[in-house]
Amino acid sequence: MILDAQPDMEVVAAVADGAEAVSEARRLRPDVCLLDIRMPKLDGLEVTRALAGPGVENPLRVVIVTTFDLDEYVYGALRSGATGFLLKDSGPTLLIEAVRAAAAGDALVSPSVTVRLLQHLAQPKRAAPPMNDPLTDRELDVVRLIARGRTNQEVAAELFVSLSTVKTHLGSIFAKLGVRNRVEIAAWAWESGVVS
Amino acid sequence: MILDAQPDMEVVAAVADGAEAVSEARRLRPDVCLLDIRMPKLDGLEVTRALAGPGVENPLRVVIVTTFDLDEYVYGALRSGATGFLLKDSGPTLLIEAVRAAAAGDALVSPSVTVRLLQHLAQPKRAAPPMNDPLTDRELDVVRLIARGRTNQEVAAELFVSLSTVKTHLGSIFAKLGVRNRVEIAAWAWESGVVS
DNA sequence: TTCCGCCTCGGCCGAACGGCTGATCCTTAA
DNA sequence: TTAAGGATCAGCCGTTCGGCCGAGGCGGAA
Repeated sequence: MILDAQPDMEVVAAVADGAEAVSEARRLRPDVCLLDIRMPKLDGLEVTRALAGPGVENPLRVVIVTTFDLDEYVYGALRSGATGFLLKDSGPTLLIEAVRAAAAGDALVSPSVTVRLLQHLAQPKRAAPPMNDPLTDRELDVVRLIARGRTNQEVAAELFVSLSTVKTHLGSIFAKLGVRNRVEIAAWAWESGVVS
Repeated sequence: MILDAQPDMEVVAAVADGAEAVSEARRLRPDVCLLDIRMPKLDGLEVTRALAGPGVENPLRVVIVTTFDLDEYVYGALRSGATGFLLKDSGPTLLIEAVRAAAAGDALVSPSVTVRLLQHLAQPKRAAPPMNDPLTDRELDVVRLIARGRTNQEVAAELFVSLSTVKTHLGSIFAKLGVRNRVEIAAWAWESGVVS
């Protein structure tokens, strides 16, 4: 009703489950599809992947409208190819704007969801525990090479030091980061943004 | 004018440059600040950092309103602590919604900007070479644990298999990914999004 | 000047890693 | 039925890793 009341919009179909959503969407090829996450037969994410996922030749614009704002749904939906994610408490204004944006090839996400996305994007660079003891520059050199899969011997060659020196640095890094092996160093490096 | 016309909004100040924006915002402490990127004396990003950046004790809600939609501005603004990013072609509806969202602690970003953000978020998952030979489910289990720093012995325990089995899987993974050691497996896992 | 932190190096040793060969069991496809 | 691939396991072997000890040089701070 809300959408049909808009002069530039027309609801061409309404379906009962995910399987029907896929078939009708493929038949009618609407400008925008509104999908719920929870649907019988086919999950909203699976429908999204079928209509707009990676590898689809003529992807449709999909806006997810749901009451579930769990992070896993949000990331799953946006990774599946959705061009919008609305919570049902968003009000009619945002619903209309989201459809208009999707039709234009843009994307509108609920503000309460966006704020969480931005938090993930704003600070992807911090050590999990505050790290009382920061790494020295030289130790960071070693960390970066270790994180790229170099052996100790290769690190030594690239830094022009001996194997013993590399192992000494590694010992300090283990102690400072509180980890037990080089793979955990690599994981820390990726999480904290030391390597990209 | 647009905002003052809203019954639940009031414009308490309007300033001419960034320095004035900081001082007035600190004096009046409005619920929401609207900032342009290009301002005399102080950049909009610098103002944002001063009012809402990391380390500020009582951060204000800052919405950037600008005509410049360059990616560097967007990421800079959102990393500086902005809770909204609007392009001036967004229309009054989104402006009002953005202010309302910011006041509620949420964040609204222009659809044309959001779609670019989602593209960055949607596809941090592809192997550099197309990978002619995909990993099996079981091998992915091993990859995920290896990437978190588990030893072969621990992987075996967590997957309820023997150490030999883990080493066999590892051999297959080495061959399929074309890597030489477990740290390169971890690096591949982080780059391709297998682990987060 | 003395101290402290950082970087450098060597040797020893047990544990973990990675390569290799070969084997069984199961499911699916030809 | 046979073939093929995935998952499981065993043993052997050389290399690498990581812990531990000690040591020297060098720069800045007390």
